[in-house]
Amino acid sequence: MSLYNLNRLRHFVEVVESGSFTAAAKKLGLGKAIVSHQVAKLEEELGAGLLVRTTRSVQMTEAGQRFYENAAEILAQAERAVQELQQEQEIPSGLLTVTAPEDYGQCVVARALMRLRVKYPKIRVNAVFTDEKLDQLKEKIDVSIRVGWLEDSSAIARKIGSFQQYTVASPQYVEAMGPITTPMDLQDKDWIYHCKLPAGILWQSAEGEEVQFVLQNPPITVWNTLTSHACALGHGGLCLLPSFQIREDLASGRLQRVLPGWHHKEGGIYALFPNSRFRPAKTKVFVEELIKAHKEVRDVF
Amino acid sequence: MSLYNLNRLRHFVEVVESGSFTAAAKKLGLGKAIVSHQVAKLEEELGAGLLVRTTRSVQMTEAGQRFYENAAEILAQAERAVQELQQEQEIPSGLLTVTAPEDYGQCVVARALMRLRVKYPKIRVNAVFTDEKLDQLKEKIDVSIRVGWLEDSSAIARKIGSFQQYTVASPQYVEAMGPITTPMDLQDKDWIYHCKLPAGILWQSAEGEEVQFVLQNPPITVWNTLTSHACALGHGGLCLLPSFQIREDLASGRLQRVLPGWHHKEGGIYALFPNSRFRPAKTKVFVEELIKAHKEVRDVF
DNA sequence: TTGATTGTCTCTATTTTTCATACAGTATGT
DNA sequence: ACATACTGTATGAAAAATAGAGACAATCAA
Repeated sequence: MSLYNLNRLRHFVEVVESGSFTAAAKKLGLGKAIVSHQVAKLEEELGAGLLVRTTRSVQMTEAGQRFYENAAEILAQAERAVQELQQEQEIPSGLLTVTAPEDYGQCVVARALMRLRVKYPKIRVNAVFTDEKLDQLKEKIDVSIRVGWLEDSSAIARKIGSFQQYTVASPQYVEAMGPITTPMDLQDKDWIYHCKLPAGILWQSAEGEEVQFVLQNPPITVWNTLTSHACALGHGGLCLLPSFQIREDLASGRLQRVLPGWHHKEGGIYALFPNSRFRPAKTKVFVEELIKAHKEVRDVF
Repeated sequence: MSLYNLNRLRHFVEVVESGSFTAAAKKLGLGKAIVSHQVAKLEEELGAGLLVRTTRSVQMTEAGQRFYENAAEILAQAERAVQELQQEQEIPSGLLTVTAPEDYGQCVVARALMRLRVKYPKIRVNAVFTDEKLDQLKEKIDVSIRVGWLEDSSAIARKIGSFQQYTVASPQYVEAMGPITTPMDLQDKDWIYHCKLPAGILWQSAEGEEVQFVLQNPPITVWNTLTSHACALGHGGLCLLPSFQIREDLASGRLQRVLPGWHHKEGGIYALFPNSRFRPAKTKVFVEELIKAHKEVRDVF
């Protein structure tokens, strides 16, 4: 097909509407030579005369008349298409699909999403809180939240924040254990073990001391942190849980930290995006909201 | 506005429909590098990601999905506009406005136009037979027929054919005149003078002899050849008339040539077109038809 | 692992677009 | 009739966009 340059169309339409090449050129901010040349080229492409020029005036041919209407319509439609797109770019809207691990999803992401809905009602939310790893493309996921430590991934990541891990237990269980002074005292206690995490537990004191031991035959094995949490609340024993998950339990006293002088490895929260050159507005505003929500639950104790 | 290249749109749409850059490039007959580059440029222009690429597959973003529909529509419309135009270019149609002098119009052009209508029913005809000179642009005249000798004009001319001028009179008048042997014998006869033509009459013999005289106080002055014709038929006197006008009269004997051994200056029939780079089909076929019609009336005697 | 396929990148050649200037024809006002 | 102002066009150089060939990294299937 011959027609491919919308600017030519624009020039032609402008000439028709202005009634003169010079006026059109002025309006378009171009030299009149260009407009003349472009319209001539358009005619050549189309193999038909559109305008009849004399040195003093411009008139449309019959073909030009008919083509003008089409041309104007095409331009209008093109403009509409672009505007529609850019409006979407500015006003966050559309379906936002977010995945996150179950625990972090429930504790933080859900709140961020609900606030987002209040701010931007045109965003529809699809929250997939699961510990499974989904196909970002197939499920059309806009943002994947990863908690912990990133493996390599082709996707682009943005750090949302960090979290601490705390060794906690219910007050009852702590009392039953009796006094504890060093991590090694905990080695043979009742650990609630999250099987997807490494069995080795690393302790770091404020002074830089390091102690590590590996859980041998933990009496309770669970498959996700929500279960760990439930077991700990049920006085099942010791449990390593992320700070964001136990914020309220620590505040209310339903759980308490064991050996608060010792810390575990800090983890990160990351947002992963599909590998696209541009990030839609809905994604941007969600990430901002998530960062805000995360700050509220960070490092409670 | 940013969007201006329809080829980009075409590439994008093709990628979406093929589901792959490589397939799209193949279909478009281009290198995949170009397609990739063009689509990237389109995204840049729009400030929005349209496609999410991985090394193995291409997926549309939400924005891309929506834009795709608009893009496809725009392309379809552009194609339609071009086709419509080019079809018009091939199948003669539309309003054909023709001007011609009254006499030639009635004698030749009308016939050509009527034949044209039979051949190409989609042509509508606007026949303006008048001796006035009209504004070609203002009246949207596609073809102006000029009879005689061209003055300068910015319009483009095409010669349709030529015609002779004959000095004629009715048989009665010729008989009344008595025997005539040389042009000078006619100088003081009753001339029917067409005031828009020069008063000087030039005679050329077959042997190359030239005689010229100027009409002094012609007894009958008329303003157009149709009147001349009528006066001649009414035995008013001698009259210089174009061949196409008196073809039938000569055949039927109602008029007859005077001094057929002497000739007058040959005239031409010209078609003038508006100064347009391209000539619509309707114009082309009309000119052909007119040439054919003219041949039939040319140089009867 | 290899081999095939994907999309992208780089470099170069070609085409297109733009600009500034000069030009020719025509209407207008004196 | 004349100059003036205005029209659209032609020309040639500079800038930009487009096209093509080959190499590259990433992925999937065997």
